[in-house]
Amino acid sequence: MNIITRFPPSPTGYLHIGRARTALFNFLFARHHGGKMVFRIEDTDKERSKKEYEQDIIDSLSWMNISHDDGPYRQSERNAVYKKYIEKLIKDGCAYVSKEIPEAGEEEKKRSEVIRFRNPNKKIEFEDLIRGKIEFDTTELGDFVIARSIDEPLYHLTVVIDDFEMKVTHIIRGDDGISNTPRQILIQEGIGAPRPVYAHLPLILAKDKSKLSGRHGAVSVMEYRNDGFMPEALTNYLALLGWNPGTDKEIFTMEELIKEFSIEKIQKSGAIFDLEKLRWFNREYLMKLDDKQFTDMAIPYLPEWLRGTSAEWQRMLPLVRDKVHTFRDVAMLFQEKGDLHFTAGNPAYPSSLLLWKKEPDAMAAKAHLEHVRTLLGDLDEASFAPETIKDTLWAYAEEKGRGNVLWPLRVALTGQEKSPDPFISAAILGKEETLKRIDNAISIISK
RNA sequence: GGCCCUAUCGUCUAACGGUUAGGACACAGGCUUUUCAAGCCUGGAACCAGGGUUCGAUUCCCUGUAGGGUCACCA
Repeated sequence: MNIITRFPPSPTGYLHIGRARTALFNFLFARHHGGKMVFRIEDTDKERSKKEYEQDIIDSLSWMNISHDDGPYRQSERNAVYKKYIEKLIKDGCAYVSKEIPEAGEEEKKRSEVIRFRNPNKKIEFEDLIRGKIEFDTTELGDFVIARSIDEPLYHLTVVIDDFEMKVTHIIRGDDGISNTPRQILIQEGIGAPRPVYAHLPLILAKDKSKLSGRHGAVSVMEYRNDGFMPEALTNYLALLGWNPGTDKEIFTMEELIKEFSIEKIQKSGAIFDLEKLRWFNREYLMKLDDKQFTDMAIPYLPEWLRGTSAEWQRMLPLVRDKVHTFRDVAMLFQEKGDLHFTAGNPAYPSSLLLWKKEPDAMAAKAHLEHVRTLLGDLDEASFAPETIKDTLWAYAEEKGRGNVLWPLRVALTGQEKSPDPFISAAILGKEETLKRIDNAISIISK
């Protein structure tokens, strides 16, 4: 059997991670079985659909490397198709034009005439790949509306027609679609379409266990991109939310996911989205980058005001890689309390900070700084790198006590309680600035 | 409220009747160390409750409880 799945977003909002995961699962399932995924934009609601959202959805999927094999189709361009089916449904007696009697207090928007499906009022039973047998009594649905008019079809109708015409074999969608299923099966039977296989995914939940939505903070894929996450990390994390390979392996490339994916391993219950774990995944992927890749990818996240020359960053950023989980974290390093804030300008700090807590001797600290200054002054500009600087100072630091020498130096250079080590800090500042700051510290401590 | 779905550490999960209930994130402690991270090591932490079925239930069944989803002329 040739498997065809589909991803049918409606462009009424930015693509959020829940829908992105649904797209991912449809994609993985199709690819795993050598099938295809249809991409269809459900924009029958002209009021709420926007081109901007449509573009966001396309860009988000492309960023995550989730591709389709058919489409994109736009329902707004397929009215002739739907019209044909509506006419046939009416002719066959499965649907009818209904005169609506406006009830007191009802919305004014409502039409006086709509098209309703003639509900056979029977029990529907279907087999869900994830949940097993599910039963509904459709009587409670009544004769539901399938179109506002012959030219204005509604969701349930268009979905069923399109899935049929696009030969969709497997419908993998969110849990919240379960209650739509009986209605859609009824329409399928009305138009004589075969029943596809259903698989309802557990929802992605917010911390409070409710359905994840905009009010829970960052939910759109693009927000995660803007926050400095790598698409591989997001994809990997999302794949493991509600699915597992049955082994302890957690890091997967897209190829590996396609190879390992199976619907039987999908979880039944909802999963809470955990930003901390996503950050952990992102760090794992960050570590796989080489220095140049890391820097090139991080630079766009730096605020305009602190972007220096590319060469400067190529030199600096690799030195602080192990301090971050995301590219946004890199930018954070330069802010007020960040580890690299000292690069912004001459730091101000109380002279007492220069003293090492285990041996707070001002005279000794001054002497150490003076000696370090001499040693570093002898280094030439070109060899002012962390390793060389360390080699130059290490013997002296060992002799006098590492904390006694290195703590004052680090504070002299950064003025911060937390920062990279003094060798890295000196290398970042460069020889001239390093000596300047040491001189400054010596004068402060002398007062 | 009706209908539907779900239930293992705080979180994501493994277990397909017999295990000291495993792993990961997070957390705690330790090591390393000039600070902060990172890294390494160690540790605490779970089968929703009650009935069955069975020699034996986390696992199968029922009930309860809890949580969630859905009830449009939106998708």
